[in-house]
Amino acid sequence: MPRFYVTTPIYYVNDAPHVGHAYATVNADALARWHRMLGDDVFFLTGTDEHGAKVAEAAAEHQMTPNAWADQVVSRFTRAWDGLDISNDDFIRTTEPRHHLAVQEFLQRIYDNGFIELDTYSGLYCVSCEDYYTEDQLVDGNCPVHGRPVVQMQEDNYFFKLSAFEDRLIEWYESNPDAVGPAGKRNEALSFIKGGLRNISITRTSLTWGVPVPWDKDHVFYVWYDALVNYLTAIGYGTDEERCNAWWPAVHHLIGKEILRFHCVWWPAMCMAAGIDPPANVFVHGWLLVGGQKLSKSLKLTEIAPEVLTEDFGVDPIRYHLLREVPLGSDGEFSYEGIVARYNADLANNLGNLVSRVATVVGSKCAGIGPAPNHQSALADPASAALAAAADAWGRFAPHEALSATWSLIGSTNAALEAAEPWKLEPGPDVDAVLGDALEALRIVSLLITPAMPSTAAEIWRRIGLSGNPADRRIPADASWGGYPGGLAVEKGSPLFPRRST
RNA sequence: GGCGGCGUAGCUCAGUUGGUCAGAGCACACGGCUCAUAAUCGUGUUGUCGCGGGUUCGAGUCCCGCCGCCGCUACCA
Repeated sequence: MPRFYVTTPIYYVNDAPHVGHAYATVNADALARWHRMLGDDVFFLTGTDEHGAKVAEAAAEHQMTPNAWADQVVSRFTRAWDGLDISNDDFIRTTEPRHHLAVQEFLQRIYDNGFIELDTYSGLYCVSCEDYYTEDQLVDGNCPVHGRPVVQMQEDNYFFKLSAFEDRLIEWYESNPDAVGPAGKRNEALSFIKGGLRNISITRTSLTWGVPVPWDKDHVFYVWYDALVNYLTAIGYGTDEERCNAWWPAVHHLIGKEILRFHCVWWPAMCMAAGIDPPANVFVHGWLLVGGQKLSKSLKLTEIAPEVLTEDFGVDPIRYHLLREVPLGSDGEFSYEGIVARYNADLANNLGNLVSRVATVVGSKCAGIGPAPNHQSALADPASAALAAAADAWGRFAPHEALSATWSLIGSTNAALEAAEPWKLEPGPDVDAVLGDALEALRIVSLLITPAMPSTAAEIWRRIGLSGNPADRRIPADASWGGYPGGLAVEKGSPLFPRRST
């Protein structure tokens, strides 16, 4: 059985979940759901990153222990994901014992392999970023991202000998052209590597809120270096070799472009240093922009909490919008107006209305019993084309194309109804043929939208009289033309997506 | 500064290796229909494909220059 291991970044707990987090997580979720329908053995991982100075500082400000602070923020993430129907198979927290064990095992191995050495580091540090800056990067002497003062830091650190992996990384990139996508991001990473790599500091003595360095009690690992290892922790690295080997390295890391360097340079090198293969695939998504600016708390644009949107529009419409509006890999505008426009056009007018009109005519012309489809239907080709295009698109991490292809079938079905005008015909074989085809198209549409809108898909499935859940069907076998049996009671129901006026 | 990318209808964008490539969706207009959530179906308008040269029988599609916009440029983590 093919395996599909997909990860989101683990989210830093100093920030409440917002649309940017939801974007990455919903995309990973839809991919996971698609692959489950393909029959793959799927492992979908998300979680939280809980170490580092920023968390310790935030906890202190609230007179809480870092652990208690993290617990509180983590619960907001888990609730947010429940609220978005996220189907993750595991939720990892970097403060868990299993993660400490994996990190220590992983980095001890790198140390033993001779790729970690002690050195002195000094630099200008922004606590908010968990990052160092050079003087010319500063804006008015402050952090360019947060606008906050930076601190001069100097300490003895252990350094990872990243420079030793320059050639191996280049070779890896050149022999694995699909390892990082989209191509533009791959080139960005590769050119960065070709520009020369320097060793990187991976431990801290200035704080204790982190994973202890096993060979030196005075140090904890720098937050980024423990965070990346989560992808291995969750599949049993260091404790369950068989399981780990089953899932690694065939992983798909879905990440945002702001953490490209960590995932496309540091992480593969760390894996090499530890003696394991680098991740098979890193897919880099873009940013959702509000008024052209990144969603970021310091820019005060994170007031867009996922739950506010789902309460307003519903869970599936928001999932749909996140998947459909912007090609994964590109930046895109995210706006209320944009959501309303797409909601009305795609969900209310096209899909929702199609379900309504079909159910109504089945009610009036077929006594509410759905007829079987015609095997020679003119909709058979559009249906198989939509299936093929969707499958291809999901395989390329292009949910927006998969959904676009699915909507072309919805359009063909609306047009077919218009051409046949079954509402004008007397009940009989002609009417049955038209409506059977429409019901079959809706059945296939239900399957194709399941990764994006699982609840809606199940509801359409139910309304047209089918039992079970479309998520349990198999693609492509169950999505080929002719699967609707006919003779099932079709329910009218209320509008799936009431049209929005604003 | 260096490297990379982008600039195509009002909006968002598709446009492989040069020859129906001037397109799609939305918006808009007109027409049809009235089963449906004033939904749907059909037809259509708008573009000097950033600007200027060049290569070619022929260039959004290749080359040069220019203008505008954007990304990356860790650093002795």
